Amino acid sequence: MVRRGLEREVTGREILSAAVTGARTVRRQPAEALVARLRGARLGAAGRIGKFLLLPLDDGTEMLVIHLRMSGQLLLTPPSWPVGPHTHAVLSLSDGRELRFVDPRTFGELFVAPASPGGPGASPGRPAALAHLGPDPLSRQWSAAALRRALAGRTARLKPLLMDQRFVAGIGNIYSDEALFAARLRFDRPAGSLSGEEVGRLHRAVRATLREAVRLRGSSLSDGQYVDLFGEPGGYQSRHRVYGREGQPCPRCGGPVRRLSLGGRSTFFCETCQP
DNA sequence: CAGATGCCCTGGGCGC
DNA sequence: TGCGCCCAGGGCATCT
Repeated sequence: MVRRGLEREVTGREILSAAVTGARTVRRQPAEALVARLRGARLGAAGRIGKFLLLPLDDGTEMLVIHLRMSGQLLLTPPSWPVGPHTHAVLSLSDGRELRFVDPRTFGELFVAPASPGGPGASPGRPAALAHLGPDPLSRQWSAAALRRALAGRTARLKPLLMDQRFVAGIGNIYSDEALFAARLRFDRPAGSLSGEEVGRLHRAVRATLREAVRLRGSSLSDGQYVDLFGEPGGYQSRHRVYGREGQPCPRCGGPVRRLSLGGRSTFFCETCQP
């Protein structure tokens, strides 16, 4: 969603100037170093690894890495638009527009990292800072067979494992609950206890859930934090079957959707349909 | 190692 | 209306 917008809108643009005003927005390097590196750089086609956005700079040996975390937004605006509150970074582009990083909770960050040259164990292009991230669940390498091998013998519960970015990259609280509902699996099943048939259901459910969410441009909750480059909300929230629906009828059996706290995060599920 | 907890922050919603 | 709580698409450090 955001990556697609970036690829469509900013590929090939030059950064005429960059400004960072947020004190916490650039924390892996001096903000001045990032600003200096971005000035004059030409942007390549946007990539994504898990929840990290990657914007290649110039020849691609370095990239601007962006993580929006909980409340970050990237907005593409005319420079004349009023700069909203919590705007922590602004890139002025050669097409006359501005790419603005807005983040009320300041959990998000930007940094510039060298792309790894590739080689054994490292996919080319992936910055070393992101080496810990697991496979993308929509990639070919994340097959049902690979998932079965990865789950075998694990005692961890399904939901925390799905949300572990080292295990598989890109699944957060909403989509783990939705995928587990679609797979008819309880969030606290020990990962290694799944039958082959159940692994197949989980694999299909994760991929179908993420594909549909991307197709509908993501989930915007009532706080309106997630929006696309032009400030438009996503449409997947209306398709949530359990997330944020405590007490409402389960779309499969009609029983009440349950909510509990797991590791400090809300978990939504149906006791009947997710045994 | 798995798991729980706390923390980084601001803002919106709700109950009183 | 105002205040205090609880909650929020994430990730990391630190404990047990």
